[in-house]
Amino acid sequence: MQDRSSSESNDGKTTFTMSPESTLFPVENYDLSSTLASGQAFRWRRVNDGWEGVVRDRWVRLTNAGAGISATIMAATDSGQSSWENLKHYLQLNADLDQIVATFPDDEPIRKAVQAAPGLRLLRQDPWECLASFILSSTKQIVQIQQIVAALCLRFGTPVAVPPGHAPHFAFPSAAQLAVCSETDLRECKMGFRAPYLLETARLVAGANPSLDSLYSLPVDAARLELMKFPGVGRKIADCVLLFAYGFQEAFPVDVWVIKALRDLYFRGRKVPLPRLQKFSRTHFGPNAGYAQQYLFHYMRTKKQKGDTP
DNA sequence: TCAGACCCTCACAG
DNA sequence: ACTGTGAGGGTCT
Repeated sequence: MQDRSSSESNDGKTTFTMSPESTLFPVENYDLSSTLASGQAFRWRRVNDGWEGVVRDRWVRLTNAGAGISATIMAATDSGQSSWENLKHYLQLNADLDQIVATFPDDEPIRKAVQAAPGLRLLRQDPWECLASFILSSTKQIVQIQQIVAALCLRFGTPVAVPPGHAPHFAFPSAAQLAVCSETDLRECKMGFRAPYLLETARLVAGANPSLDSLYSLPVDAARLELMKFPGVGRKIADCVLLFAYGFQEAFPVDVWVIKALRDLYFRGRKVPLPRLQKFSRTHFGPNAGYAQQYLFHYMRTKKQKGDTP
């Protein structure tokens, strides 16, 4: 005898009616292009004059409108409201950018970096997606990270509803979904030597060992130590997750671009040991150092594209 | 503290 | 067109 009493309801998946809903967020000084394409998140694609991606389990389209940000999501009839709240939180629409920038040191480099990308914001991402994405980021170009993440979502993520005529989209695969994969499965997403790191981390997270939610309530240094226990997660990736997912705005990820920015702009191009740079970043940039880091990162990258002057 | 290894892909020479 | 070469939001040993 088979017990099928609880499994007859359409594969256990409850289906809601999904339909696109739009709204206008009245927000000033929010530049979607520099924010969504600045290497903090890897799932946004420019489509025509807007940006399309997936936040949690929702397809989202965003465009900069005159009076703010125009947003369209696929909303379920019963939970549309919480989806909008999720999106607002993800975009950090309540952050007061002027106030944040006002806490930066009053020096020439950071002024120029802010001027180069006014309206660049920090997102507040899901910890697991952020952690997994940055494990995949080591010694990879941003374009390649996007490709790996896209392959991972396509292969292991749950499909999400999209408006008629749109290409399929997928949620970022959960830790549990990846934990049951083999290393070979993951390597087929072209992540190379990062595969065992991601797999082991997925298993630890799926087993809540530790639970990623528990890090919200820790001091930043303790949370960083927890993150660095995951294989493939060193200081830099831990700082990315602290900043982009947990909202520790003093976290200051130091990567090759930021090293170059600090050396060129603050140390006259001299070679400075990494620990010294980290100490400098902690003391110099203030309580929102992470925002400053993102401006410097974006500044160095876009400056290079416009023509190198060594 | 310091190399070297680690997978793989893309851009760019030649 | 084809092949060679270097480097890319690091981490581990």
